Parts: sequence; structure tokens; C-alpha cells
Amino acid sequence: MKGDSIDNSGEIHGHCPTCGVPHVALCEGRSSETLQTIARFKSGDVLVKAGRDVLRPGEPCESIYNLVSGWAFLYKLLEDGRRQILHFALPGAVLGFHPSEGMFSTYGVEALTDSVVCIVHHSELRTLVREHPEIGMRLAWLSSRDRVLAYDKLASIGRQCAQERVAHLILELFIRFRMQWPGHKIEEMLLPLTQEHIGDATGLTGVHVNRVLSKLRRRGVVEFHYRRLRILDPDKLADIADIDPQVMALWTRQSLPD
Amino acid sequence: MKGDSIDNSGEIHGHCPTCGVPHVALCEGRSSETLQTIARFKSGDVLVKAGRDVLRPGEPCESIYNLVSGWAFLYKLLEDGRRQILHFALPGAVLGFHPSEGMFSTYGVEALTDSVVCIVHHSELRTLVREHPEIGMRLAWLSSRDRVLAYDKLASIGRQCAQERVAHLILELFIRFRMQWPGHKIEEMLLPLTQEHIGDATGLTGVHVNRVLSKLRRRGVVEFHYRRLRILDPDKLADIADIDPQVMALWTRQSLPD
DNA sequence: CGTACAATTGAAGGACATCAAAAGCGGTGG
DNA sequence: CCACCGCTTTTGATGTCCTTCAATTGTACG
Repeated sequence: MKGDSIDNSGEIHGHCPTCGVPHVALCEGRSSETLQTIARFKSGDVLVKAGRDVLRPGEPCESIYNLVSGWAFLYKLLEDGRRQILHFALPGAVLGFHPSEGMFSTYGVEALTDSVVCIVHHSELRTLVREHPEIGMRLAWLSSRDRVLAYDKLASIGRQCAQERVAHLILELFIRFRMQWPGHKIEEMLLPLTQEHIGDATGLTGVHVNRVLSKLRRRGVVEFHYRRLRILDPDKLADIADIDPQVMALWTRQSLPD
Repeated sequence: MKGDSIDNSGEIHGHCPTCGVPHVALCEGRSSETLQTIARFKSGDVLVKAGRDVLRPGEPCESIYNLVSGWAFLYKLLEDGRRQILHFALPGAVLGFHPSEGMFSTYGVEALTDSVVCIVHHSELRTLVREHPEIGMRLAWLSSRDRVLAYDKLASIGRQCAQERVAHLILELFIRFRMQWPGHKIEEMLLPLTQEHIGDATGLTGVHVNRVLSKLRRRGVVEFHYRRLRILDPDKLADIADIDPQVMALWTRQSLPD
């Protein structure tokens, strides 16, 4: 925290009183009995410095990581070093969930800011689900939501031009950000990304992202400069990105409907 | 079936004796008691003609669709008609699983060949999972596997050149196909796709896919002509696609490990 | 105040798209 | 069996969006 007026690197609203696991992830709406069960199963919190890997590509998938605070991103590397960013994770995300033990992660997870992750071993997760079936369904829910988000990006990267892709990513992050901190009505936020990150997430080069951003600034749509994002014209942005913000908000919310 | 030596449009090996739901999907390894439960919950099989939608984009997600036989693909449309194919579904796939009711599908599902889908309503699914927790975990497993596949495509489309993308898609389909019909050791198969489909799946134009395919044929890697695919040099293909076939096979298999 | 990293700008080249036309294949009906 | 039709594949010419390489400027932070 740097005494900024903008602060979105920190805690999510509401944690399990017993275990510090964010409400938004596994615990949302669970009875306090269940929460205590989860607390029993977790093996500890870990602080990960910005730029370090939470999970290295190719590592065995022994645990799931609950992102308590900070930003992270999932990425994949090609042989020759090219990098594709798959997803940006906000506090409350469940990371590294893989269907089964004995597998090796096909992607890596890197902390974008200093982050805290809460670790639950896979073997314990299985027991946990047996005792509390609704958590299995919740995992399916989270997993499927990430799948839908990945599909969204696929269409964007596969079929949209550079300007549309950048607009798409920015709007996605903006909406997901606002869902997390509903208090903030601001159209200005701190995005802990470089233009290089945006390039790696949109399948473009950092250089070209820069050119696209200047055009968007000149058109009065968005400003992004040294991690400070300002949405000037949300409607025009949604129009360029070809996103219905209502629908996106539904799909990116963290809590289950009734 | 046209009396071809190649036949991969039909049934998957082994169905639930009671309900016709393929083993590979929800039922794999379930007790016969559970199978009968699933049979109680399913609301019926439906035949979908090639080219028709199993699920239209924007439709309410009221049911999940178990693909009993045939090929289908998930797709997304942009405003102006551009299409991105998100995933090709083989027999045994669970389609249209969305985390909750009251949502509208953000993508469509179209039958590639005449197909049979088995429908289970969402409300019934919820009850089913309450009674049989392991099915919830299995849904999470399936969902997460599709997510990993989507991430794979994201890296391919975002960071690979045309030749690599096409090689990637072909190898993915080839490996997934072989996992389904382990009997077939053949490197020749019937792929019910046009080059236009490959283009829509790789973010290229059909025309350019054609040029890439001719180059791959001239290099002696693969032949694809009027839906007939022949892998000439699997190793070179894997090399171009930047895929480890072993890893891909692990991730695309249909059955849970012990 | 200096250093490291991020953003910005320019010039040149390449990969893929677009448009258009011809040829090939498969199914249908005479 | 042949002729026809629609769909798919193939090929060519031209354009453009994005990349690459390189140099400069700007910002944050110790």
C-alpha cells in the first residue's frame, strides 16, 4: 500500500472468520460448521512476492491455491519463449485446481503483486468434498466460469482486430474489478499491468498495444498510463469490445445465485 | 454409416446398460445403483441433424446435454457474423453445463454430424449431485479439463503462426480421437470438418488454411482432403504443433485415474 | 540524482486477409 | 450411366494490419 487514493491490491470484503479463506471462493454461503472444516483442511498461508511463480509450469498439481489477496496471472510458455497470458486472477480466485492428482500443470501462475495464497492439498480436498457435496458443485461452478471466460478470450483473440482485443481485455478487467469492490463507483483504477502484459494476454506485441492505446486515448475511450487506468467512455468501450456489460457482469460475479 | 472402412461417427464403446448414457461421461465407474439413478433423471434422447443447433447462443441454460453419438462444436458469433469455434465435442462429452440456472448461454453448439444427445434438466442435476457427491466432483473434473483445453487453444491462437495453429488443432483432434477408439491404431481418420471449420477454430480464413495444408502436405506431414485426414509424420507434426503427445493424451483422456 | 524499467515513436518487412475465379468432389435425378 | 447442382477446395493478385528492430523519452523508486 503506498498511500494512494486508489487501492485495489488488498483484502477482499469478508473472510471466513475462522480460516481467512475469502468468502467469495470456496466458502461463500457455507455454514460455520463447514467453514471450520475447511479451516481444518488448509495447510497454511503463503506470501508470494510480485514477479515470483505461485505455480511453475510442469509442476505436479498437489494442491489448490486460494488467492487471498493480490493479483496473479495464469500463463503458458512456448518452446522459444513466446508467452501467452491465459487469465488474470483477482483476490478470491481458486488457482491450480486440476481434476486429479498425479498430473502436472500445463500452465504457470505468477504473482502480479505481492500476494497471499491459502493452500489446500488435493488429497484433503477430496475428503472435504466427500463430507460436503455442495463444495464439489461449487468447484464445478468456479471451473465452468473460468471456462466460459476462456471461451470469451478465444473469440476475442481469434476473431477481433487489435483495437477490439485490447478494448475487450480492459473492459473485462474493469467489470470484474467492479464486481469485487462494489463500493467503488469510480471509473479509475490501478491495474498492476504493463503494456507488455496486455500484449501477452491479447496475442499482440507490447509495441502495438501502445499504438492501439494511444488511438483509444485520442478517441476519448480509455487512458492507460503507467498502471493507471481511466475509463472515459464506457459505452463506446463496450461497443468496440463487442461485450454486453450486463451479461459479462452476470458471468463474472463471484457468488452463486439462489 | 456408409460401409466405409473408416467409421468414427457412431457409438462409443460401452454404455450404461440402463440408460444409454456413455460410460465416458457422467457414469464412468459408477455403481449400477447410481446408473439407475441417472436414468431416472434423464428426460430423453434427442436426434439432432448435422448443421442444426443443439443449443442456440443466448438460449437459457436449463439442461445439460450428454453427447451420445456424433460430433458437435461450440462456437461464438460476433456482431458482424465473424465466427470462432471454441471446441470440438466427441461422443461422451457433456455439453451446455453451466454453473447455475437463470443464465443464458454465451455460446452455441452445432451438430457437425447427425447426433444424439441425452438431456438432463438442471434442477434434476442438482438433486442428483446432492444424492451422489462424486458426480459433482466428476462435473468439476470434466469442466476443468475443458478449461485446460481452452487454455491450450488460447496459447496456440494467441502466439503461434498459421502453420503451428493448424498443426496444433489437427494433432489435438487426432489424439482425442484415438483416446476414444483405442482399437484404431490407424493414422487415417474421417474428420467431419471443412477447411472453413479449421479456419474458424484457428482464427484464420479458410483460404489461408488451404495454403497451410498444402504446404504441410508437400512437407510430408499431414494430408487433409475432403474430410479424410491422414497423418504422415506424427513426430514432425507434434514438433510443429509444440505439443507433447504424452501430456496431451493424459489431459484429454475421458476416464478418471484411480 | 541516477538507475532500471516502461512507454513512445519511426521505418521497413512479412504474414495473413480479401477478392475473385476456376476446378474438384459428391450426391441426385433423369 | 451421365448430367447437373451445390458445396468445397484450390490458386492468383493485391492490400493491410501487425511485427520487428532500433532509438528516444518518460516514470517510478532507492
